[in-house]
Amino acid sequence: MPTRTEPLPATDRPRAPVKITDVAARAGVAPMTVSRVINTPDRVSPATAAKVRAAIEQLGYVPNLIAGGLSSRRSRMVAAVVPTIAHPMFAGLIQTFTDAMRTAGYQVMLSLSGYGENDKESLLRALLGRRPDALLIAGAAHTPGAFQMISEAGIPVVEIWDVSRRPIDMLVGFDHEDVGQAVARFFLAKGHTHFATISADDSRALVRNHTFTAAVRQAGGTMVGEVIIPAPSTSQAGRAALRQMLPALTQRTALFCSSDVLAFGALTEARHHGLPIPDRLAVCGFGNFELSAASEPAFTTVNVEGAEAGEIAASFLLQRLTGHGPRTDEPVHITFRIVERATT
Amino acid sequence: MPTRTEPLPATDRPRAPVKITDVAARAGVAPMTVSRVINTPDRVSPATAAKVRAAIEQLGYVPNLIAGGLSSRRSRMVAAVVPTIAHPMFAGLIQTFTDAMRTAGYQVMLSLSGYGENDKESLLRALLGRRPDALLIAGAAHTPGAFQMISEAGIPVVEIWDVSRRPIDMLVGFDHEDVGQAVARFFLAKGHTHFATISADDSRALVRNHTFTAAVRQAGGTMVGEVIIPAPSTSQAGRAALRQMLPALTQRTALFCSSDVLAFGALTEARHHGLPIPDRLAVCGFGNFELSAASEPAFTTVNVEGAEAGEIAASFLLQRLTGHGPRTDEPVHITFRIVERATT
DNA sequence: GTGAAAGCGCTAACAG
DNA sequence: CTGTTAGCGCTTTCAC
Repeated sequence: MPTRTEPLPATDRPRAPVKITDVAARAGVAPMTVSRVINTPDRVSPATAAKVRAAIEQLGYVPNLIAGGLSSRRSRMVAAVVPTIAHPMFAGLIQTFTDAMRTAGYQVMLSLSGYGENDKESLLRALLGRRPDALLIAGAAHTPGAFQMISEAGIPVVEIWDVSRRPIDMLVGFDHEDVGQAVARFFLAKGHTHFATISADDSRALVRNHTFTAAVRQAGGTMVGEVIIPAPSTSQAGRAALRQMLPALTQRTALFCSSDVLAFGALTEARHHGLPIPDRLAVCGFGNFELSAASEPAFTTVNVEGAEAGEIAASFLLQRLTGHGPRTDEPVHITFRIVERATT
Repeated sequence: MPTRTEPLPATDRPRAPVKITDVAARAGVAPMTVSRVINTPDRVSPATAAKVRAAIEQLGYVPNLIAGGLSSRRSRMVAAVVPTIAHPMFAGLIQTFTDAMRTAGYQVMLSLSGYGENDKESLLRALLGRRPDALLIAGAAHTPGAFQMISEAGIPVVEIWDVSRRPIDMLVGFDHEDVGQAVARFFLAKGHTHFATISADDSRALVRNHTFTAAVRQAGGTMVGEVIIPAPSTSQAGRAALRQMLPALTQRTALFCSSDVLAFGALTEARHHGLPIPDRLAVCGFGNFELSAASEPAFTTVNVEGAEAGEIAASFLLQRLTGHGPRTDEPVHITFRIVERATT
């Protein structure tokens, strides 16, 4: 047991790691029998199994799954690519995906692609070189080269997030247009007639924004303000945006912000000016970040379940991997829901 | 190119994956030469290398690192165990760790242990069975069995978080006592004489809390309130706690909360009662969550850099792995810093 | 600078 | 139910 003053040796492993032949010798059986005890216990007599298990225990044998994978051509590893795990959506996605896959005996190799499209191919090469049995890829579009590499790997693939593109294989999508429409319907159902938006200028936020404004206009609503701010969203930008549209807020107005952070800033500014919430200004954000529930008043927002996406993705892949369950060729949409709180 | 209506075949890989012998045949060299072009290009003549690279390109060869790892006994994978990635500190840790290791050619296998100590050994078995070259393990204490498994794996290990225990190998620690003392010093330096705390009842929060109160008392300060709430922290609990201690807040008081969420709730309640911030009540949180910067007023808090820990852990492991750089036998403490904002 | 032989530790496939 | 044989696709080692 190494201590601070006697650290583990650097490169050389201490004792030779115990392998299947060691266990076999100890138990007085063939290596193949040991393998069976581990992988298909029902095909081994209980007595033999017991002997083998005892040997495994005594020797502290940990099977080398790398060798097993090479032989069986199934690595029991899956690769996951997400832009970042700093965003709660992706963190939730990875969390549930990793859990679900691990339960099924698969280890997840995590890769963070960032939002830039710099070296996605080398990232994929590093991943596919480990011969994962399946691939989860979220967020960004693929270069043609990346697309080809993935296709040629010949493994089940789940893509997450963009419903717009044609999927490589399976797709768990999220429809930003649906969100815009749903929020519009939500406000309209509450009898609102005047609307405003604050949106970051990233493509997805803009889609939500445009669909929202189109929907309320189509329903005869009036847009009294529409501010676009450069990404990323900050609460300061939200404050500034609300200040800017303040003169136009002469009537009871429903405001849709493309991010909770913007909504938070807008609410802060509204309070600063004594605008009653939600009677004069109703606010809905997007993201369901921690701050939307913790803030006072807690505000209404759109929740996208990364966790749900991770679960669906895992079940899709496991179906393919095990051959069980229904085939899933149709893209599935992640559900979202409007979490109604005190600001609407 | 499969489409939604012609999905990829489920189990059978389309064409046989190209392997090193295919490339060798195509380039008219031995497999070993192809291997050298990939791994030690300087030991191959430029002309040969060019031929080989052309063949690799044409065939779309992606080397099977699993096979290579079995042969070379270096998997170029590292295992990482964290309780969760839902917490920003662990998300930051994993983010930078994964990035740094990938840059060095290592793939990270991520495992989430949860906070319960349920099946840590089976989790470790799954991980160590893949023969990682190194291990990062954060958060929770280890059972004796887990400890032994790790030791016997004979790989470099970095543990993160608990400085209290004797490390298995290398340690990147974080000292909760230091935090309590630092916050106490911070308030004392500002001339505070009256203090209060709101703390969740988890062991780490309590350590911070106790050290804080001990330090201010030793400096002659007066504790006017000390509320312990059951974990997990919520802003509602923070509000309630502040309400409870309100009668005791007859003087200018400095409040240390064990979490930003509690601090947020306390501030909300303080505003509700018209308590001037920071003149009557100064507040410091812990965690530097998104809401601490976004809230109005933005509040002072303690920031623990998970990102920094991830970087240090990666550099420790890479030093061992490559044999370069100074040996790191001494535990290193993650720095934290008090982020001063508008509430102090 | 290049190649041939011999495994890495395990499991598929086939016998018995 | 158990054992034997023959690889999985690469790299190590040693020749040339």
